[in-house]
Amino acid sequence: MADEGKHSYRDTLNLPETNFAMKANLVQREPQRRKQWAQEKIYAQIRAARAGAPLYILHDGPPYANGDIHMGHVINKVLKDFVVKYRTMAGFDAPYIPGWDCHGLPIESKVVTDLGPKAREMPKEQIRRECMKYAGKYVKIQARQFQDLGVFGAFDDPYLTFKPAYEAGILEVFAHLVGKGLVYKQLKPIHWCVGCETALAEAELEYKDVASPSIFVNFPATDETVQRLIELGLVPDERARQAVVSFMIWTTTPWTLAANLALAVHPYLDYTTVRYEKNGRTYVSVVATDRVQAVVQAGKLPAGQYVVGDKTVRGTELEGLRYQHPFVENNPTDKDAYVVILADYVTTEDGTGLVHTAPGHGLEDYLSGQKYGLAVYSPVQDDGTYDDTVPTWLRGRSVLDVEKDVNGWLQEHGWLFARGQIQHSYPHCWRSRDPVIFRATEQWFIGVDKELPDTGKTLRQMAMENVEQVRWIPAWGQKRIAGMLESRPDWCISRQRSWGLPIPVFTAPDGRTLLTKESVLAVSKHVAQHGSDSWFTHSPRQILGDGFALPEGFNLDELQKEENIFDVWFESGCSWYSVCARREHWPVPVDLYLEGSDQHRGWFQLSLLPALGAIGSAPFRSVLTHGFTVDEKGMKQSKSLGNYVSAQDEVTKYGADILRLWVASVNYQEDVRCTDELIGRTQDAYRKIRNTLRYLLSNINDFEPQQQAVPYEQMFAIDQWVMQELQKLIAEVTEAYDESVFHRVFSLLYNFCTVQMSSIYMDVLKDRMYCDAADSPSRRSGQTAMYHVLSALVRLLAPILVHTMEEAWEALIHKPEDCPSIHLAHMPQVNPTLAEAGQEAKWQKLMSLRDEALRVLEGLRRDKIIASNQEASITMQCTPEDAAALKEFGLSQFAALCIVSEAKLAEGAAQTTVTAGKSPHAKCQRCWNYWPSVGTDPEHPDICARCAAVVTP
RNA sequence: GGGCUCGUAGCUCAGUUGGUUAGAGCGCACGCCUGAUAAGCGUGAGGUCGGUAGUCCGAAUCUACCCGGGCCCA
Repeated sequence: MADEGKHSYRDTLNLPETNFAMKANLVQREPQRRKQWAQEKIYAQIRAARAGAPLYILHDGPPYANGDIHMGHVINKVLKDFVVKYRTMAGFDAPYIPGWDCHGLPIESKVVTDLGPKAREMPKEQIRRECMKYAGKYVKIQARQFQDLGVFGAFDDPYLTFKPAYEAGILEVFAHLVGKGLVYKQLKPIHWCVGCETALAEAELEYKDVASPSIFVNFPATDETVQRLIELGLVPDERARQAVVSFMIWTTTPWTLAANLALAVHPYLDYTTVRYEKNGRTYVSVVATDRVQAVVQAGKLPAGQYVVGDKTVRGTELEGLRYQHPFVENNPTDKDAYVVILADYVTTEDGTGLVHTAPGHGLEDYLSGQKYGLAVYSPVQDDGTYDDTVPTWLRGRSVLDVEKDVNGWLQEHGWLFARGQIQHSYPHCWRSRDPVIFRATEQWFIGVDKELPDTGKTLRQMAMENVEQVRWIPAWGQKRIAGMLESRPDWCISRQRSWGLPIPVFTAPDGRTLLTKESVLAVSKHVAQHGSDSWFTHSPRQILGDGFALPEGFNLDELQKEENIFDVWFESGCSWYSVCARREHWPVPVDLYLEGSDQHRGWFQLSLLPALGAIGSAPFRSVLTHGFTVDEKGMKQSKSLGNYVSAQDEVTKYGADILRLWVASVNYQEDVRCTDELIGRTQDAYRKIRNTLRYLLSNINDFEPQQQAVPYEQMFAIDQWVMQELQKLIAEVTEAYDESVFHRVFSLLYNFCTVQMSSIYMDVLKDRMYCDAADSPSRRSGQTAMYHVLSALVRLLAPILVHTMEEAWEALIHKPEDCPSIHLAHMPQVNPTLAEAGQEAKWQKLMSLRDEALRVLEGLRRDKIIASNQEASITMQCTPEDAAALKEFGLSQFAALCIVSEAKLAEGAAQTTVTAGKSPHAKCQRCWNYWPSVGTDPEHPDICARCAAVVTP
């Protein structure tokens, strides 16, 4: 049969062979590989192998130990693993200690909710035990899920913020801050449930639409202020004498009026007056010009019964003016009060354009109060009743049911302009369902504007300076964090919860607090041994120790322990100390922090401040941030929106290497579009890369580099070209890795596989590889190049395709380095002598001539003159310049480059063109070339001379 | 509402200091090969650069405004 003849030479060819399978089967094979790594203790091996090498520290930011990981975690952990694995292969000792944020409200809330009503009777220690169990459970789950992504690290000994050693570290940092006088106690308004008599966090609030009172109240101006208003032209002189001149405010919480200390106006809004008669009196009230109509409507003033002033002034003109409180006779605080202040949160959306300000009962009010040096006045007790500093008719009454009394009093005395109701969303306690109030309580703060004794600068100043020394990737991170540092208030570090590290404050019976560097260090020592639970189970004497030298006037046995815990941000903000400095003795600042861009406000800033306070330096040299996952339209992802991608599903569907390759392919600095389809498409790239490696592996199967490598000078020109392309690739990929531009790493490597390798080199090489004698110099030349390419590609890809490259490393018979795992190997280096210049233009010319030839051949194929290019003979009608290039390269080499059987040259054309036709020669049945030499060997009439020589023993 | 930030072919990315017909790979369409075969090769069609108005001899690249996203605040 004819077919038999066609295939009779197949056995004489050097066809590719490898046990590196074409089908990856990642989902099945990856877990086996991980198991093997675990058994071989790969992370420990790497540590041992790099011991003594220069350190590169990427310090892990702790995710919250709650729930399964999501795609955001995948991006974060995989990027970190790229860095760590690359630095390791670049020769650094790059340990990775994963950590978890274990304390905090979300866990406590979940645990308390799961426990149900019995939680209320449980002692704190017991709730804390449950919380620890819960956190521990999710640490295990997430650790498993992170490792399933191929991440290496000290997962058998991670850092957990509830471990005694970690907690002790936090307290040591805190001790430094206390010692430098940065820590202080002050009243601050927080959400408070009067039913539960407890502080609530934002997450414990439920917002419900309710009807609230809405009242407009006049605050009478002082005589001096009236004078000033006359001078400003707001109030005509003659009117002032016979009218009540006042500032009109609007509020939905009449009970807070008792704590009013100021009125806020917007600096750039216009203010004017409304004059009207009510109950036989004439009023002139200052309101924002844009609110006049709304005010008139609220007061139901008939047209013609009121007069709007013709003069307006800016809010800045009103700053510092004074008024009398409508029902509090004397300023109950020891600071200034009853003054007009400026605030840019004043709007014209509702109210009068003047905002009633009670620093003890609102967050904005509080911040304004701080700015103007007002007291944080909160005359409300734990149970929601007024204390004795308010007028007698309010004392002891609950703030939740004084609305009628307040309104009535204001009405009676002529200060109530209008009253109504308003529907709005108001916070309620998640447990009691009661409306929540804002109430000032004592909290602990770290002052950012207090001068440090050692530097003479404030934390804010130091932060602003240090931020310029840090390398931010991308660079705008600096602007972002600087903006936040510029305007941030003092850091409130206390929380009224159970699941956290107690703030080590003792109080004496007379109310004085004991908080010194020494006392904190003593507690730290105790916590290091017994854990923070002991704060609840041990006495102050046991905690501080019998020998503790108390300051004057304190008695060990009379001390009480405060029951505030630290803001969890303070805990994680000390990880640079607890983990890097204290546990590992690494030099701080460390090399890199790498997190999502939300951490500019969070972990980066809140690590920077404690570090500056404690050691006077930032904890990091560089900070890299990534964006967030969004859906295909660029919108944020959430389970409720239904555009959520489950990380678990993706891993089990495609395998970790696909996810990792996907992470490498996108620009993480921006938002990352993430859909199952997008991740699925990465499989195409993976297959191309895998097949490229497989082809290279299968063609050097019989190659022994030590004995059979061909020196560069003796290599075929196209093989030299590949060697040069490889040097470029190594240089560019290395640079991209160094700069952490992983999507460039990806595109460089992927394009190299696709273009240089698959579409050009490996195709061109087939004739030589398959048909030349196995041990011929021509074949060995190609194998030498392929070997170098392969050994470089495998290592360059290893930080990304961690499983697949380990598999390829295994399949590589002669490794460039004798190590059992590719993750112990070193990155390929550029060979400077090969990276010679001057070849680029030559190859660009040759490749463009090749492109032209291929286009012409495509025409022949379309006309059914040829099928494969090997059937063709091309003629290059060349310009003298192109002809010279071709002659220098060699026409037979050019034919090989185009994979045609013959290339001829015709010189002297004005413009280079290509003509082609079917080869006139016979087809060699072995190499399929149409060469003149076919049939010249009588022993083998159906093959060419080259093939005849090869098959002849 | 504020701070920071993003918007180039269906997708993922390039596009130095503004300068000839805006590039690559993938995908897609069409075709070839069957000695990388649940592979491989070739050819080709796709963007006027989120929009508008400016500056300039000339703008994806500079300015202003607008639209639509994201993160963090309010």
